[in-house]
Amino acid sequence: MTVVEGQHLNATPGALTGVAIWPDANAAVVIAGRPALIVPTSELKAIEAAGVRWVWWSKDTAAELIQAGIRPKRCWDLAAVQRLLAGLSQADPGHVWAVAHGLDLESIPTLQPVDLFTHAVDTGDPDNPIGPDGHLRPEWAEGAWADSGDRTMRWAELALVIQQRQERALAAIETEPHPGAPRAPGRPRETAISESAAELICAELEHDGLPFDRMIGERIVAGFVGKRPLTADDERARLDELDRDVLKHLPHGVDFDLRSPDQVKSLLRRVGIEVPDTRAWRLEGLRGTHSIIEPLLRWRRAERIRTTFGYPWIDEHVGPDGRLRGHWTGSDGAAGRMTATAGLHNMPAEMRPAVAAASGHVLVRADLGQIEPRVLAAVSGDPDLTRATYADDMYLPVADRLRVSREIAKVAVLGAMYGQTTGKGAEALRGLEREYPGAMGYLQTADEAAQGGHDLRTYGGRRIRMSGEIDNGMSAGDVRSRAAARGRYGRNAVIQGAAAEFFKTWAALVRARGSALGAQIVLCLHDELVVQVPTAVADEVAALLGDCLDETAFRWSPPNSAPVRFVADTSIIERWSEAK
DNA sequence: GATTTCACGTA
DNA sequence: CGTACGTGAAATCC
Repeated sequence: MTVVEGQHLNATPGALTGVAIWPDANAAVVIAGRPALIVPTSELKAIEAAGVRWVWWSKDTAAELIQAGIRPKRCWDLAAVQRLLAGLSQADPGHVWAVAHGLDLESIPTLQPVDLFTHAVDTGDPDNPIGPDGHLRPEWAEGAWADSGDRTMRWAELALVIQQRQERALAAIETEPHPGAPRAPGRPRETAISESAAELICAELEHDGLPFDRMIGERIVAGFVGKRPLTADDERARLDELDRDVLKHLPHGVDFDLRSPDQVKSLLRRVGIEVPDTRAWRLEGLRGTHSIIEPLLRWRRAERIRTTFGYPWIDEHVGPDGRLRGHWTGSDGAAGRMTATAGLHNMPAEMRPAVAAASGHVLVRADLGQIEPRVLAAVSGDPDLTRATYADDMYLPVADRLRVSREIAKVAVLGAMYGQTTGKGAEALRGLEREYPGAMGYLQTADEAAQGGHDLRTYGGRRIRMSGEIDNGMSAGDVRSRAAARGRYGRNAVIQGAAAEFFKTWAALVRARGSALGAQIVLCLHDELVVQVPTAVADEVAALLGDCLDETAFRWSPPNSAPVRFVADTSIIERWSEAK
């Protein structure tokens, strides 16, 4: 193996460049159309500076580049593009290879431990990454490519092979039949690139974390559950105290475990309240009927903080550098939203004061306004709904047109996107169908396709698999309700999914344009972006967020049709709680 | 010990 | 009979 050092690779901007990083400070690099090379990771900086588009198997490589001090500008993430194209949750190398080559996913080989009853079968040359069945060898898929420089180079070359196949598959979906939508997906290659960029953002979010003021965080927790207990006895005493604040509203000697929903139900029955469940929204309605309701609700809130967002949570997820870290995925679940662990996506509003910019910095945050109905206008191309997006509050023109109140119009539009068929919105729904046939037709088509078990594609090109479970052994009623549920799922997935893709395109632009200003994306929350920036450039970054939004909207609008207007509410703040 | 149910936070 | 997600504790299953 020859390590090439200090050589001018003459990479050109945008050149597709396969990369696999070897865990010894060397990396395999292959610029499309040239022989593969082993270079020291230090050399990767020069290649990055040339502006190549890195092609890698997964965001693990992004993490390694970040570790090496490189913040890649352009990338192609095979796993992310695979999820987009195929709509599968599995995007490990074995699946990526099989999908790219049209192989049966059921026959993907896995590493089998050799025991007394099985013998290792000789399947040919282990240095060939591809087995006789055409699949990637499982040991290669599991990381055996890192065993030698030659293998690592081969691994980087394979990444480029798959990238070419993904490229062709993306081009093909623009012309494939698309029963789930009256319109073909728009610009799937651009979506592939922004989905890849989202993986990069995830790798950075994992590395950089969310700035979190531990002192403030602990003070907030203390406000709910008291000071940090120092001993187990201490903690037990404190728990009893919290419980007593509720139980003292009961007759003497009566004891229930407040942590058990069943026992809470019994407790309520004891004081003459009969409920089917003890969920907070139901208890809200019983406020004032008995003195125990109020303290019980307060107890629930404190218990939530104590168990999920308490001292152990802070200890586990906030580093010594004052950053809250979790694992991020760029596209997960049904519709391809970003997900995060460590409670980053469901932190109670009360905790938000603890999310605070580092000194010398501020947070610039922006959330997209009425993103889903605006996305509906864009993906359906409905000209009248598009016109409504020119209003800051697009429910107002819709209400005018339907001759109903704003509230009714809003419920009807949301109901149409989520599949609600009852309630106040139901009547206005007929008005929507009359006045916005393009948008409602789009949703209806998705609903019907999903009910029929046909896969859908979002406007960005993401495949939404509906050919999953089959309703065998169900009663006729169950079959109907399952079909209706599938319909709602499909309706929602084409909107939520497209909104997620739109968001990621926006975020990717903000990352690209903001890096020169020292802007760092620290949180992505479905329709909200939080960026930490040096105080001096706050206004500039705030304006940038708006510019990037306009550009995303422009890129999304089909040729020869009016662009949909997207709006964001932007603020420059010290801590997250100051928003709005 | 693993899986399901309930509950609840966010969008 | 609105959707999605992650988390934690109790209840239940095996």
